[in-house]
Amino acid sequence: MSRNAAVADRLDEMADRLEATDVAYKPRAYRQAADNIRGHTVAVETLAEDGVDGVKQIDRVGDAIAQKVIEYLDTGRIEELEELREELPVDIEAITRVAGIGPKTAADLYEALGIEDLDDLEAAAEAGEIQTVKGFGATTEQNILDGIDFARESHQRELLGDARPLADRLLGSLREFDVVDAADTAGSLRRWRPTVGDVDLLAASDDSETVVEQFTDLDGEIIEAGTSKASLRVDGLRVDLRVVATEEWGSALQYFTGSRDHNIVVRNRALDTGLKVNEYGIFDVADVDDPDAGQCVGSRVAGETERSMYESLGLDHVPPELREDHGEIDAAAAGDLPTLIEEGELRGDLHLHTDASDGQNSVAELIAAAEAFGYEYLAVTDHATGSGMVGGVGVDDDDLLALAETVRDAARDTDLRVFTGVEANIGEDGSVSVDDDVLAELDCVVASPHAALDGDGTERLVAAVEHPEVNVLGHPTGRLLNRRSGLDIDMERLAETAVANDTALEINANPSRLDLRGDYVKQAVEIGATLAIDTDAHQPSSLDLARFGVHTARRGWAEADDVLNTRDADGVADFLDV
DNA sequence: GCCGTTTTCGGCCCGACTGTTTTCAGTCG
Repeated sequence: MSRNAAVADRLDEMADRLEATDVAYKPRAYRQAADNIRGHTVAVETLAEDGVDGVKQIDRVGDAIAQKVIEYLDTGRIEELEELREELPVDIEAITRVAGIGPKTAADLYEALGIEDLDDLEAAAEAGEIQTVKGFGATTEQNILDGIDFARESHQRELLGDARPLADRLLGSLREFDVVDAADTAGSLRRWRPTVGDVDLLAASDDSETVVEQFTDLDGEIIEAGTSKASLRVDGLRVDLRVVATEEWGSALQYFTGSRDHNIVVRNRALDTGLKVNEYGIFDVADVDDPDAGQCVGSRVAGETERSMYESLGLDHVPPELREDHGEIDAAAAGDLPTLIEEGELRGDLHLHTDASDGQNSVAELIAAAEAFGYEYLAVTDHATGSGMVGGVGVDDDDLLALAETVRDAARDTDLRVFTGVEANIGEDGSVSVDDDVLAELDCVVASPHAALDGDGTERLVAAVEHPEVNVLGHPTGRLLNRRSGLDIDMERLAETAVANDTALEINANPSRLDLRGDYVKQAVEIGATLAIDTDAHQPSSLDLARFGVHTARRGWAEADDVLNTRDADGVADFLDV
């Protein structure tokens, strides 16, 4: 298992502890390094094989942090972190999860009351001791009591699949307010990151106070509410709303969508041409003595629409999913941005389950659901037996052939093209868990890893991709968001093998997976691999989840032509060689 | 601690909100 996340957690803790002891600038450096390590597609332990210089390939990682990374990989500890822990023996990660408590407050509470963890904190608040500390009052004490249960429960980012439906519901309400001119998501939610820290919403209105008032009446518990922003807790998620003037809608949307790194590149590009970018617009400050004199100095050249923001900087409009500082600005300047695949361009689904294995519906019901969803074709790919299948879920070889017959029968009653198929298991040695003679009888063979999902999986997946009967590599890394990181893979090699063998690489749209992830998709697209966006649905309502796969593909710069199931049924049949 | 097509030293985003201040620090995004 890649240790990137573990390393990043240690560095984030370093940042908190340095901040608690009032060290300047270093905390930010550690946090940026941690973010980049967490998101890096290559395992740190692989980079560390080349020593400090290998680890330094990660952006914002220099000599000092690279050495600490190697120290951690070698010894399981970082000496400087251990010293900081001794200096402040506080579970700082837990305590700072309480809303309003940061590293410095945690340090203050330790100094004054010896508070080391959430239990200490709760006991002190209940005993009324917090408000006796200088700088703290009864309100803060109550806020701690109100926030402590939430802090105990939530220590992970939320799945996009949970946050997006909530956002859609709240957006629907916001847009019905008379005083609201426009409303949208912002932040990582709008970029369709697989997990989000909170739900960011933005509204345009010339009466922000009324919007905040009406919004805080909608639902949930108020965390804070001012004249232009409010925070709620709804269904266990934090929701942040900002309200901006209508003429600043585009600039605010651009600013609050981020990512931070993207915005830094945008801002620097603007500075080069005498423009200043902020959440209020783009301003020509070439003839201004002090561009930092205020928020809106100089003459305003853009801000009402997001498109105007990019265009006034000589850039094509950059879709939110691309705004990660992964080369999108250069591409936008050169007119080379991809025409991303859109929701609605999928014409079928090639990875679906019925009650023959662990799905909930019959073949006929699944076909009817796909037809109602507007699809032109589908593949019935129930689980085969084999490693990773527990409780008798999988279908054995003889029954697979019988199931295929059932599927062919059902297909006669529909206009949809229905492909027979299977989801076979990839063994630890790369073998496929169904007999070749049986696979040869089936139209669409998805092969997926279901067991032994840690360590380097490249050889194993390459072997499966090279199998002549395999058409689609299902959820390639086997990751489950917030639960397991899945297989490490050499994406370049895997994608090259997929191209050579006419095997599609799946983007599994299930919000718990989103596998392949966006940056792997980008590598696969650059190499020319064919993708398949599948829901892996086990019930008809899950067909709706396809949009999460589409946006993950967009995060990987994929165009419709890169995706197998944007083709018509004949095109897919050609690819499947049936 | 990191970084550099104006710098290997001298910068590092910044505004809203809160709670506690009698003018501001800490947190958050």
